[in-house]
Amino acid sequence: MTKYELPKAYDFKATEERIYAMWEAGGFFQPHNDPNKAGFDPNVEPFVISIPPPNVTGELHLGHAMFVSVEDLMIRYHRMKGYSTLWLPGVDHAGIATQLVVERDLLQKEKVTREELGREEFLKRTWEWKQKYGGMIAAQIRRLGASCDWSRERFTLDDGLSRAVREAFVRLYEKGLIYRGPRLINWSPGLKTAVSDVEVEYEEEEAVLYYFKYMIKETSEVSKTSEVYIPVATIRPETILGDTAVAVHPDDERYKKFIGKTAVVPILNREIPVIADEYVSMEFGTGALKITPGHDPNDYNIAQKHNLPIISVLDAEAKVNENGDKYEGQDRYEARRNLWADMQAAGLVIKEEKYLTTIPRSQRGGEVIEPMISEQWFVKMDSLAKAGLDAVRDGRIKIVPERFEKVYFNWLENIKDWCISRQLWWGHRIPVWYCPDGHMTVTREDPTQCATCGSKEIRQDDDVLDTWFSSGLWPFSTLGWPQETPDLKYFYPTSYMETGYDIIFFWVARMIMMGLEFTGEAPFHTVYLHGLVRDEHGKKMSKTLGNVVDPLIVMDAFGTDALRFTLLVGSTPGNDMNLSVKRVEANRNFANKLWNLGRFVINTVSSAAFQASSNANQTLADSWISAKLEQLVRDVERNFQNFQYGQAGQQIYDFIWSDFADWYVEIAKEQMRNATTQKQTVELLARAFDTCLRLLHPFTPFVTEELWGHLRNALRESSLSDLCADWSPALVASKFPEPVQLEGWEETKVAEFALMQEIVRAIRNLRAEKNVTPSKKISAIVAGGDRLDFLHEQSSAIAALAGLDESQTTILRTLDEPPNDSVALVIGSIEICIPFAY
RNA sequence: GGGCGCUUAGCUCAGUUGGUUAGAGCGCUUCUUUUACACAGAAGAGGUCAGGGGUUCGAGUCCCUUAGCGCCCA
Repeated sequence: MTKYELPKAYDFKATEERIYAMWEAGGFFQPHNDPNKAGFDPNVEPFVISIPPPNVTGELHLGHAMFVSVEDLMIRYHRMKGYSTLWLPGVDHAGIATQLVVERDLLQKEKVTREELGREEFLKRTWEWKQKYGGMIAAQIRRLGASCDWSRERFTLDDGLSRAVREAFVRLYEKGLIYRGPRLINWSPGLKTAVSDVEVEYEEEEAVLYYFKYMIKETSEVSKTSEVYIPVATIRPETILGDTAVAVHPDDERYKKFIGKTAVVPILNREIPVIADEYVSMEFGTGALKITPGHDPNDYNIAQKHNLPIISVLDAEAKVNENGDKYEGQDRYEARRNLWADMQAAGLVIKEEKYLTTIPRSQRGGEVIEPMISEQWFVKMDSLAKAGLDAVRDGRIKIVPERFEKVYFNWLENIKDWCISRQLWWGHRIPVWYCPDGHMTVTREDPTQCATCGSKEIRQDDDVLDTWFSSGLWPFSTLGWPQETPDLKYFYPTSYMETGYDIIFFWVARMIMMGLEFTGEAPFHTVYLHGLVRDEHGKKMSKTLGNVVDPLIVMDAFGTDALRFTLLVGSTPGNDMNLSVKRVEANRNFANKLWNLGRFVINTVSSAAFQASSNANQTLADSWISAKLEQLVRDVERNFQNFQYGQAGQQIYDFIWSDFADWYVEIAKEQMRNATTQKQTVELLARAFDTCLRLLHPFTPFVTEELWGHLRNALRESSLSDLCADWSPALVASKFPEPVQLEGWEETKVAEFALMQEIVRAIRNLRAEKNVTPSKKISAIVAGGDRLDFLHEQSSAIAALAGLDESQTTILRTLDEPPNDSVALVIGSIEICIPFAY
């Protein structure tokens, strides 16, 4: 019999890559019941997660590490539970992000802009870039141990997914849910594209409130020396150039008299009406409002109501356009300064005041967003949102944690139409063609002529779709939709959608709406939201703060399992977590603890030479560890059902370290010296350790797989080979422990063992207080009272654990008087006297 | 303005149907290299569970309220 020799410390560097390659080569990541293969059984329940596709330009960060850890845990658990499990991976083309990266790269290396290259060449270069770097993020996700089915990997710009996007667009268009039109949209001057409402972030910033005079054009009888004006305040004086009215509250005594008169736009001397609208707050500012419908959403609404003209004064780069007279060509801030100076010279300025207000900024570039009138494509959201609301309200979709349902409802109840066109090149081009007469052709296949007039002179729309439009289709487009593929039929709807709460609106809500619209079914039944990973003091990680923790570096230092376990156990659903590297180190130690526990168990298995099999009764320790382990399995199961993964992990950790390693192993050493209990002890060690590895596998897949392989090999070669007769070829494909019902005996055994632990601790405590060196065996006199039998049974274990000399230990029913120079310990009805003649 | 979360040991955090003496990791004190493990073992110190009020036989947990911090929406 070969004795197993494992290294003293777990060497994750020598393990992880090898194990991952073994899993992948073994096909363990593919669903065991595959609708494309012979022997497919449609009755086997599938479990499916679509990966939140990382950006193709992305580099691994802790957000990825978090979602991979959680999803891989869900996937491995369900796989071990027997579901036909599919975790479908892929990457997102990430329109803006990728285009920016490639543009920057081209500018740096070749000193060319995308405009200089031209659209076709730029796209060619971007595809080349994708071929070169696109696999990087996938490789990094593998490194985290992700058990995705890589044979089904998808990219949002793949032919298949592009067909899905085309189909979705055309269907919505045909249904009248997509329309084009000039609307006030959020314009990003830095990116020179429209962005949607959710891509704008509002931040409180200190600005200046500019007060000035809106002169009223008076009829002749008024003296020219007295000024007649309405005082108005604005944060953005340059928008004065686009004013088309001045509005006051109809009941405002100060300004009532001006309603219906004419005001004069400063410097431009354009004449505009003074109107009345209840929207104006009499208390705020001066109580009068300048109306710039071309550059402010509220003003836009008022203009619609009053049929006011709309004037755009800014161009794509937020420079003043031809409507700005002498300010044409100036940047918006330059124009602000110049116009204000000119107004000052003209005596129109009242004052300037510091003012705290919310400024809209681009989520991507950070520059100030400019509301602008622009011709864009929109999705009508009313009916889609209603369906999305119903699906969560009636429980077809459950959101975990539940409180996010409120956030979801609130957003969908107040949703506005979705601006889906982007003035970018990298993405799905809008499938609309225009002829010279302005007819639109919207078809599933590229047209050769105008559908209305037959003109051959058709031109495709220049814009591309919002990246999130294609992401919204992800759960079904990746499975083959619009085709009725076997995958789509079997694996759709998917099971869980697991992602960060920061993209509920961007992604989750849109997937739900689009899934319902196009497939008639909710794309998943459960949404699980994790929190954001912050630094150890709760600060958001950022490059400028220099507090970014790179998961790759952490994995190099402590191993993948340690990082995964830290992320899983240190967080609760929907709550942000602060990650400390110290904690990862502690969990590296846990992996090592497990390793050494494994070394011990495997050694005992491979070196044990049994006498004839004994049928001794279970010892108290045996019963206790069995009861504790069964309780653990029940607790883990309950916690998994309630999505309390961290709690489950913590319980497994505590069991392994405190119950199994600290107590049972120490007693097992004693039991194995005894021929009658040797075999059952080794068996129990092996069984319990096997259960631990299975329970822990979804959390720390590498070290558990490695140890399990060693355990199985050792068992096979031992006289206990029956134990592993029905084991799978790898832990990843083994069965997860199933909870069993309590049998009734457990409580007593657990209580008795607790009493034994208390006795041992009391003696150890006393030894420490009296500075007795740990190797010194001491004597004791124990008065057991009604616990006499219990003490006789446990005397060996107690002696071994507490460092008593068993031959010098006396157990009596009662003790009349304690010996001289002894210290008495009382534990319940038990009295222990330790003589100290040292 | 509306909504949500957090406040538990020096630090970072668990604690989900209310139930023994409130836990973990790190840090701290003392001891030990005992053949699984010093990435360890043993013993220990450290908490008016943010403040106040209430419900209950019983509250870190449920309700009300105050304060501080953070996030989302408008």
